[in-house]
Amino acid sequence: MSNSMQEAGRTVTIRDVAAAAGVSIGTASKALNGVGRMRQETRARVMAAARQLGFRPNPLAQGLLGGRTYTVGLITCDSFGRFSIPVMLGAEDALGDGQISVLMCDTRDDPIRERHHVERLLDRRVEGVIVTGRRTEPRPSIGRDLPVPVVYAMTQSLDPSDLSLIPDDEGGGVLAAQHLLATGRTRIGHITGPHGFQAARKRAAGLGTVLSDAGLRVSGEVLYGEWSEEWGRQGADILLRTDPGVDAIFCGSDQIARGVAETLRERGRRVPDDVALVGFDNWEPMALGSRPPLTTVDMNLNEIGRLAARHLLDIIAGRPGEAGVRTVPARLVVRASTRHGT
Amino acid sequence: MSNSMQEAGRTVTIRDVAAAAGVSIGTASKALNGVGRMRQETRARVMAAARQLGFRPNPLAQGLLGGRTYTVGLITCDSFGRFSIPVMLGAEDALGDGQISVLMCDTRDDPIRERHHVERLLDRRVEGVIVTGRRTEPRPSIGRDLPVPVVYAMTQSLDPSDLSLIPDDEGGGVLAAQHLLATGRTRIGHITGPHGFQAARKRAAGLGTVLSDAGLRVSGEVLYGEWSEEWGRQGADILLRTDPGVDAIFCGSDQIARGVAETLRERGRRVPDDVALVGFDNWEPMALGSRPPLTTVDMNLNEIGRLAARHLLDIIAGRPGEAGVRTVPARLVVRASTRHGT
DNA sequence: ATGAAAGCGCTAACAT
DNA sequence: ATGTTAGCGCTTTCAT
Repeated sequence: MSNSMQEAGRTVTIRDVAAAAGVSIGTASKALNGVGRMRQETRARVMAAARQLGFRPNPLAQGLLGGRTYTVGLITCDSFGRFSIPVMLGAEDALGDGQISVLMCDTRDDPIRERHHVERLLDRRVEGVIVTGRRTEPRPSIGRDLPVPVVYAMTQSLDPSDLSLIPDDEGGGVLAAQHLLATGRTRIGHITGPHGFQAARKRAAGLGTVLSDAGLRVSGEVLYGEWSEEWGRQGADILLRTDPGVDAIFCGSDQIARGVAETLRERGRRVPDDVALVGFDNWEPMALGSRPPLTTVDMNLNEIGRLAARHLLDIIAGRPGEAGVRTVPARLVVRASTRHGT
Repeated sequence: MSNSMQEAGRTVTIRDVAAAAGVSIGTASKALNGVGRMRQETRARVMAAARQLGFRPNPLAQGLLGGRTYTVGLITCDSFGRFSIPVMLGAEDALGDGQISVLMCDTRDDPIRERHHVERLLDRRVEGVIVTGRRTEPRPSIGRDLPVPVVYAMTQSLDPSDLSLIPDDEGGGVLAAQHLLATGRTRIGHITGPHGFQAARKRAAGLGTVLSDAGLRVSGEVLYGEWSEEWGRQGADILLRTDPGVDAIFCGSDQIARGVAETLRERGRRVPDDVALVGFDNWEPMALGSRPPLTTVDMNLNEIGRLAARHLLDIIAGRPGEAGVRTVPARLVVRASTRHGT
């Protein structure tokens, strides 16, 4: 197997390849990299020797010379949580295609650790950094004058000269609202997370805009609370008391929606017949485990990660785009909680 | 800020430091690394210059020379799923302490991609590899004659000469069973995942052992099904029909337990008063969102990751342990589903 | 106590 | 068409 998988033991260098092929080390290099002129036969001989010996160029040496490391850092403040994971996945995907490897680290939301990791990444000469977060709330920049570009994904930097990619929460609210209107609902309530969260306010704003354009308003008031099932259960009771005729509820998260679904069932309201339900996140274990399965807004986190990676690669390649906070469209996933007969 | 954060612009080399300190490059190196003999004053002068200039040794150069990269690869087959994440976190934690950086990649369960990533990691001269998985089911080794050590975490290699760290599923079953017996339950049912899963069988075995030691047996039969809430709901109905007097149910996952909890409530059984409930995984969004919150078995995935990392570091450092499949103890987390008054 | 020089593995000028 | 050489940034003998 020595032809494709490096074996234990001494490392094969280009020197060995050159010797085996009976050429100089420089010629071997050129042959392997497909540059320079040389006889076809020579090139083939070198390639054969390299394959034969299981030669793998040492990236440290290459990097040392070329100044490139083909490595980027990925910093997560989410302890690899639910939100940053799809983002990382998308990023890893896009970077992998570009032959870039990913150095991963987790800050546990600790600025000290974060600083430490940034330093270490720079030590390692990463060519760029992606920062992901648990929420999209603005956060301090990881550093103004870093020698490499930085892109924020699923979190945003307070520094407007940084590029941040976040989901389109408002657009998600719009999608949910339009869908509910399209299915004939008019008394639409909204139960969501803490008012302190920009994401919660924006989702509510999206809903509000669509409703006022239709000459409607949110049934009751927007109910801000927590990102929990328990709050969903409570909120549903509050809403049913405020407006017993409510025929749809848009929730700020799938967890909240699940709590709402439970209360509705216990209060004898059928979903979706009596009350339609839309969640947010498309967190499948929650959305699918719910009865009925939830129609929900998917933030396209994979796409955010992919875009972040691509932007980073662009900047590294010297094609800087505009900085600032950029928003990635969301997508509605329709399931039984708004649709009969499924 | 040039003293602690590298600035944009040309990189500071040891050459610059040496020049600034008025010493030779070799002396500067020795001073910075605290080796060799030299006047205290000289050493101090070099250090000062280095700090002043914001010097950071280039790890590529160091690695090239020393043959070490201080890097390990982390391969996940779980798309960073629920199980591998805590493992990765633990690993990253342990490795970070050892000044080792982590190159991360995801295989999406695709052997081609996996192979590809392994090659790339070897190209980059990682000093070791950790493989994590979505389940603990045995899987093919990532390669017999790799030039670096490999440790499997939360997955196991079919090759017994590999070291694999997996949770103690059987022990988890024992913990659950003992807890239920200790709280006075005697008619204990078990609803779990597919019989095809070793994990499911082992958890059931743990339960079975404790019960037979107590002169009891599983109420009804062990109900194998799927890892879903829906199956939990179904299974609960089956069990209630088989043994209406069941006073406790141990579930193979928190999702199943959640489904069970719902059905029990709908059938008018109080949890834990009439039926105690124990889940598995300690997947907090599920376990805490359930009504009541679930007592459950925590597999200590963080610890598995940490141990995997430590073992890997040991092997890298030339202290190889024994190979084979090793098991990490689980831990019971008691919540309201088995305990009154919470 | 300090400096000079060799070399890690590789690439890219420059010679031949 | 091929070989020789000079580094990339650093550590480590070996001289001084």
